[in-house]
Amino acid sequence: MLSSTSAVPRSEQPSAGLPSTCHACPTREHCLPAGLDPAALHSFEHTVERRQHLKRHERLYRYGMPLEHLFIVASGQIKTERPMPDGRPQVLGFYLPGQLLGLDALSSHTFCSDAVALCDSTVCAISYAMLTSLIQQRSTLLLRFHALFGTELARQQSNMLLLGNAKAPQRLAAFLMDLATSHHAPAPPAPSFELRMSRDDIASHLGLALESVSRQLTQFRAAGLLEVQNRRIELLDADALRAIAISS
Amino acid sequence: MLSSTSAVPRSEQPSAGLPSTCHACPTREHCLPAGLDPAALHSFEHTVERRQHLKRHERLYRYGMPLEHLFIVASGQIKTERPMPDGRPQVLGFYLPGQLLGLDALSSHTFCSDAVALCDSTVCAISYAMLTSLIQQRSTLLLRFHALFGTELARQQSNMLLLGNAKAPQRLAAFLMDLATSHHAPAPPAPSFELRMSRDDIASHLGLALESVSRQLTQFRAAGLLEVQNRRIELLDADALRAIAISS
DNA sequence: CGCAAATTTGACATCCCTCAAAATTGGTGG
DNA sequence: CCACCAATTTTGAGGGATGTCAAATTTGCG
Repeated sequence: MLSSTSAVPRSEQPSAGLPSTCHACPTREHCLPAGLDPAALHSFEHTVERRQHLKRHERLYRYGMPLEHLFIVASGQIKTERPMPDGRPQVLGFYLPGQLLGLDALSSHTFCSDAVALCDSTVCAISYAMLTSLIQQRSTLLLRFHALFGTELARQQSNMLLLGNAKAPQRLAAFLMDLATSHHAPAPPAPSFELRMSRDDIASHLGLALESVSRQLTQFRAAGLLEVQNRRIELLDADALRAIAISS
Repeated sequence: MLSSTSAVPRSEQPSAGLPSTCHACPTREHCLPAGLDPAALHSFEHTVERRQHLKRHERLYRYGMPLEHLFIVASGQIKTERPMPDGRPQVLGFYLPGQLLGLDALSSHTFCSDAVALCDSTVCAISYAMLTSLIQQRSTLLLRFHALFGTELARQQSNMLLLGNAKAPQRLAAFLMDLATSHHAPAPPAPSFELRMSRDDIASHLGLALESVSRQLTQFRAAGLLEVQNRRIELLDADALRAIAISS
């Protein structure tokens, strides 16, 4: 396997190992407990066993580990990747604050991927056992859970469509627009953001060679669509990029 | 990719759309209600509002339709596809008896794909409202539901890996082996089966041109790995195909 | 400041898609 | 039962997009 850092996350930086305050959480309205009434929210907070801090490149879970918790990104950014026989892991997806992590463990009750922090991050660890028992009592929570589930499925479907159909320019444009819109909201006027992942990660996720990603960025810049300075992206013509992304 | 759970014949034509008899269903042990005790199974049967027959090429649901039922394939075979702006739909997946259909509607409560019968088929229509309410009372059912959900996610992840990494021979080999194992019971001795989908469907699903699929089949035949007679496939060297499928 | 990692750029090879046409299959009606 | 037509599948030739290999450049970090 890979270099052996201890399998399980071991950096529960205690600062907030406390009763997880969903109330104060900035992502609350986009998170699993969105829409719960105060009583239900209070119950839900008990399923959050801890808040957990991850340093950059730290692993939250690994392929094959038993499912005990699901995770929600509270801050930072996480990638999931599948270790492949040739040693080169394939990136499956990127997760931003509010998104639910670990659903691929639901069938076998072991994780089917590794989760790695792209930058210093925080996650809420939710006991799956407690969650299921709470779901039995709160229909709102059941629906929320299924909604997130469906969202995850939809994301993967979109990815399949991209990988199956699209050429390199479309893939990258779609990726960037995705990131720009979901990457919380400096709104339309200031379309500028920082890529937290490497060119290699992007390439793997898009089914391209990293050189192709680099070249494509260069071309976008040459065409005046964006400005790129290492990992900082500034969108100059979001409409054009969007058009490229959806062009068949 | 077709993976996991169904090793079931697919030739029964249930008589009529009557009170859904899960007891007698050949796919019962691989289906959503697997593992339920008799009382729970009885309750579950109430969520099956009807059995529904589909003729070849008939549509079960369409993109944008509101979610009212989830569906389980009882016999036959179904494909899901996303209508694309250029008019050419992209195939998302194939569904065999016992598999759950419609999960991509969970987030928006409208279907994100079309479902089309590849041959005359039967499905059980399950009221989503009744299912959610029953789930609140039966923890076994909740776990089963999430397990199927996880299976679906895993299938899509496998597909992403295939589309992102693999060359044409690997894609097709993986597809065929998947079909061979999940298709029906004859097991290793009789590796012969009928493709229910067109070359075009396969190509779309694998992110290839249909000509490439055809050519690749020809090459496999030339190499003595299989015999192909129109849509009938006979595996001559399953081990070799499996090796190709997993070769990086 | 200096080294290792990440990114960019260039040249070339190759896989696969596109276009085109022939061959086969399946279905329909005479 | 056979003829005929449309749809599907196979086969061929050629070109384009992208992967691979290699090297230069920049960035990050100690």
